Amino acid sequence: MRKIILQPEKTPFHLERTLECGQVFTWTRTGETWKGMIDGEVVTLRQSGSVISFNGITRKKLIHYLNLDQDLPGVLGAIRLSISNSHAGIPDPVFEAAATFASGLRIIRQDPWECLICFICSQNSNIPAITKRIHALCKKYGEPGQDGQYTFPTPAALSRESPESLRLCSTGYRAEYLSATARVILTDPMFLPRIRALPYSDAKKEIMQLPGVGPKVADCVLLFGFGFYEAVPVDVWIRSIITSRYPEVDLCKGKKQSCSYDDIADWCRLYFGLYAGYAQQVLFASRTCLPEICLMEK
DNA sequence: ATCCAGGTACCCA
DNA sequence: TGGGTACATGGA
Repeated sequence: MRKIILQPEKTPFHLERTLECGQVFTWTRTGETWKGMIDGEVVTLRQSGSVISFNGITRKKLIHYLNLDQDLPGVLGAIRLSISNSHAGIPDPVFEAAATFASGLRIIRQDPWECLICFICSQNSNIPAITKRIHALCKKYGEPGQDGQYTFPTPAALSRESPESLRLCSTGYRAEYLSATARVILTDPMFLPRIRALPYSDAKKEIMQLPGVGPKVADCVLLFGFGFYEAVPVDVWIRSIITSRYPEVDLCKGKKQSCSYDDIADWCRLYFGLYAGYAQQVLFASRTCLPEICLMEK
């Protein structure tokens, strides 16, 4: 195994939190070892303290995939500064508790196509079920590689399958979305590459044209697949955390009752700043461990 | 057994 | 524009 030695102060990183925080579903864990594929190659990863052991990929590609070249302390500093600016200099105990709990979590750089398919599969499911579903799709429609790993199914592979066939991977009603979205991407191979060059709101509008992609899936793909840090995916957990832990905020801007997706996402961008997407993921990763957050009000 | 989950499309006022 | 509902499936 090759090694990367991290400097914890400068390059905080936690492999388990990074791969198991709900941003990616393609990795398989065995004890302290994770196996998966990056860029078509079978990769093995392990972490012991400040040492990452790896093989199957170049150091450079791994650093890029794990986003180890991002200045994470700088990102956290920017979030804290934004909080401080919109909060009269008062530190935020909710965010600080989450940041401690999720320390070393990084938003990785996923392949946009894989990310898109995974988050179409994610809707209205829990993380264990999503993971199982994705692995079933890879096994059935991907190419077998070494070590029992399968490549992620290509747009062509998913396009030639009927929705009925896709349903066998317990994708349920999402099978139609997968099939239709795969056809769009196959027909227009520049659809996803074009997204990268757009400003966030245009990129979101574009990607929401795809069947099965609403605001939440769009934001996940933009954040995890394209690195748009303004993207704030709002699911039931984030909604609950924001509305229950920041009750003083007038999220709904005087509207009737429950605030909209954009009310919550816009407030997060205002409050957490340019890296609101990262703040969101830190809160999501801490959803069951910040006491009282899990008491979902109904 | 019941409820819920990294939601979306569609319909209707 | 905004609110209600069907949708398939499996985990807790």
